[in-house]
Amino acid sequence: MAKTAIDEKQQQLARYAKALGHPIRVAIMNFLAEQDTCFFGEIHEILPIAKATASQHLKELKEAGLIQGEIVPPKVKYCINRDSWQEAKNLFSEFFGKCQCSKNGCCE
Amino acid sequence: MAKTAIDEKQQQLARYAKALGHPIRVAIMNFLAEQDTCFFGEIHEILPIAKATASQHLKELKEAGLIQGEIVPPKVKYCINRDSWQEAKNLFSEFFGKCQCSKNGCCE
DNA sequence: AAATCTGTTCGTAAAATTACGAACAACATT
DNA sequence: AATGTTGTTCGTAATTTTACGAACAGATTT
Repeated sequence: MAKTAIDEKQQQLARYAKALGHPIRVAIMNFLAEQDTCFFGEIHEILPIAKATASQHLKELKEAGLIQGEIVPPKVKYCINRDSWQEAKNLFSEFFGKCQCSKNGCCE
Repeated sequence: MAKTAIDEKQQQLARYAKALGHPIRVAIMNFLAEQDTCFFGEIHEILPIAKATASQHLKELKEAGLIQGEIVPPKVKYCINRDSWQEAKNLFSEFFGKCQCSKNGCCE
């Protein structure tokens, strides 16, 4: 009954996954990924939700580390956080590399 | 003010991400990925949570499509769902391929 | 048939998530 | 100084998530 502690990698992967676990936030990330400029207003413009809600979603993405905000008065510029993006990319890549289903008798 | 509808791909990515948005569920997927046999009992054994909670997490992973369960009386055998796993892998891969941060003036 | 093993479902409670309008703060313009 | 623009924060409400023990159901063993 050796209860495996959840390790830091799993925690971090879950944190990123949770941040991406809402369609609006995925849409935001997709939008940021293909933009050079990325002010709040432009982001809000493409989203079918209220300003306050958009701000809230951006806050969560920021807290997960996936994006960062910069104040450029009187606007706010958002962008993808390179380092975290890379880390998330690596974590997910490793994660999905773990199951070679074809050689796994369990998946059939 | 063209409100971009959230498309099906974003929805599906978010669905998978949400399912992976909890450390316990990441641990379950990791465990399943490296096992040939995968009965409920073995899964529960490695998790620091109650039986009922483990069952609940498995149910969510199943509803997201990431795993499937098979009754092998008197046990229940769980395994990764190959097709969904591959779909998720592809969706995340495409997603993380979207930002070439180095060429993006926004991320600096 | 009674007891056992296996895992799900039920009922419940606490906490977190999602969404909105209104109020607010910071800065620029008039 | 008054006004306008931009985006966050506040307060609130409805829903969902997470977790647990207890009760249950299916199958096997005694």
